[in-house]
Amino acid sequence: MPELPEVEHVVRALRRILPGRKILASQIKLPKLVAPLTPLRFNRQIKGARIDAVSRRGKFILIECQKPDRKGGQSAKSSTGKNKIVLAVHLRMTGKFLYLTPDDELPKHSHAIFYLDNDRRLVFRDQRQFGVIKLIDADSLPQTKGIKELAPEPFGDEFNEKYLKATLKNSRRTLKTLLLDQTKVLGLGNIYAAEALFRAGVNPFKSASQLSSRRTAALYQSIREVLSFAVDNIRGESLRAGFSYGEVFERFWQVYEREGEPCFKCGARIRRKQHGGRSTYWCPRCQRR
DNA sequence: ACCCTCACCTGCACGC
DNA sequence: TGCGTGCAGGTGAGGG
Repeated sequence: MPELPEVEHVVRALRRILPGRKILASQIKLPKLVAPLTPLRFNRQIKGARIDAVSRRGKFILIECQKPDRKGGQSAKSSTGKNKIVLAVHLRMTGKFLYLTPDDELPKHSHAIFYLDNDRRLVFRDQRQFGVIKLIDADSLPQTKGIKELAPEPFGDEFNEKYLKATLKNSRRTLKTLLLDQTKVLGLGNIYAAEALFRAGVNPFKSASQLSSRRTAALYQSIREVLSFAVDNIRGESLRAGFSYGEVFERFWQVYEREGEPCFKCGARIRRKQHGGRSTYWCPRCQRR
């Protein structure tokens, strides 16, 4: 159930194994995973493609591929050519990648299997079936619905204090809700949104437009710090069956899942409240306003 | 344009 | 043991 830092780790892991590999065939066991394509059409498009690179946009994993030409070889065209396609994968809540050896058994909830040219299988596993795999022409990726609306990358120059101030000023929603909106602030999920607000000492239920300039600056810093700390400190889960990525097992949360426990800063009991259908955790003393 | 609620799924922990 | 309830780190459709 990854937020941006976990996705970043998945990307780094895939980057170590996938570039240069060829996808011999795909097997899609859950058709809605690749909708609106059918598994058959999906496989026709991806079959024979060579993986060039793995990158990320927000929480989307982008596996960039070069399609073979009609004779079956790789296209002679360069990477700017029309034959570039991208697998845009969103893990949502429970999506994971596995990299299986021929001896490994296919675990439950393995919905997509990519047969690679080194005898390995790249498997997409997803218990809750919320995950998505889109197959997109590289050229149209920036205009793709779901991607074009995304806010600037949180580690890029465009996401700066000025941007956050303008974004908050325009919203009458609460800070917590706004931080979860990927078209406004990119990369946070329910955990890191709570952690960033705690770190900034700001109340999650405060109206976004009413946050003072000083506190907005603090929140901006906190968002970047929480995300980069997580990127630096989480570790992937290893599995006997090859390996899997997309799971955190080192936890360093200050408020998330700590209802009733003492705040590390002031000792007050951490509170939890349902807000917009999700749990919000905060320290009633450190985050009074 | 914005914002809220619900829906999408499986599985786990909990109380009775 | 079993069954009901609530909960889970994400987002999109559909409605007001």
